[in-house]
Amino acid sequence: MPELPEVETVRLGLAEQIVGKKIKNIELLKPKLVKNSLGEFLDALLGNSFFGISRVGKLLIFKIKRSQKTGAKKKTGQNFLLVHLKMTGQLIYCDQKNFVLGGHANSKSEREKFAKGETSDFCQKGKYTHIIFNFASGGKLFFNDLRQFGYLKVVSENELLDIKKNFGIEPLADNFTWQNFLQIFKNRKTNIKALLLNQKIISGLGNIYVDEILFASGVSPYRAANSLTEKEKKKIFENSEKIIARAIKYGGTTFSNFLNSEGKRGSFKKRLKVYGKEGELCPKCKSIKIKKVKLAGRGTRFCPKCQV
DNA sequence: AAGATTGTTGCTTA
DNA sequence: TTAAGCAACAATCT
Repeated sequence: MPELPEVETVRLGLAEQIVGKKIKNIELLKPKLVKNSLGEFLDALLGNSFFGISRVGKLLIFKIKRSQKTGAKKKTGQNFLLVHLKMTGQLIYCDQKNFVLGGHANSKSEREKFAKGETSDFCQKGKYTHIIFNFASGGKLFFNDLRQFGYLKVVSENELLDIKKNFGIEPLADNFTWQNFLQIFKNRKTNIKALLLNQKIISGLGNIYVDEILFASGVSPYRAANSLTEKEKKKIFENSEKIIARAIKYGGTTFSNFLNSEGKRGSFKKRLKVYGKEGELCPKCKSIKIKKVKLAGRGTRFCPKCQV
């Protein structure tokens, strides 16, 4: 679920909540979600803090600040913690100021229990909490993931540079220029849906926003990339930035799982035009129903009349 | 109760 | 070389 706007929403939240806080200990309840040796992972993080958080596409990048103590004896070089939320990952922070049902974010029954006053334990890990960062200040950061596709990994500066090479141009980033955008259509005969989903070509878009962008642009997801007119490409270019910026403004889309770092839902779902609207009347032409097909291996919603 | 579900990787096939 | 297609990852929902 988390695409660029959702990951950006988490980034903005965590930047306020955890930057500068010392990591006292880390509970690795599901160690396989850590893609380092556990020693390496803990060694890089324990006792340290984060300078700040950045992002490339849907990947979060935490810059690790070594405390004086470990910095003096450990190998030099900047390390980074990478976190990918994949389909159902969540990063939720909880402390005295932000009481949330930390790990219970996915569980309706637990939320109801809390609503009824049957439990008052806010900062408790939940069924899908796999990693917990405990900060010296008392706050906790929960990494929850129902499907366990997400991961955490500590990398060096050089490893990060290599990883970044795999990301294409990104809406709202400096590299998202009209010139660069035109370039990605050259010699590509794949359909436009698959092209826009390809992170190596454009990073940050996922199934929801690709369907929304193509609908807003009046382009059928079936169209071969190299068959688009300049006018159509221009619309996709502009709508990519417009829709992504708007989705960030509304804190992302919560379709089923997504929660921000405060444990709250994003409100862009109300603004979706086609995703999840199959069978409903097209909001543009109001004459036929939104159709759902399988394309590029994904559920794809579009209006066959408005998107040609 | 089989099939689908937001993301990505890596394998197979063309 | 390149790319398209698909299974796999795990759990839940319809």
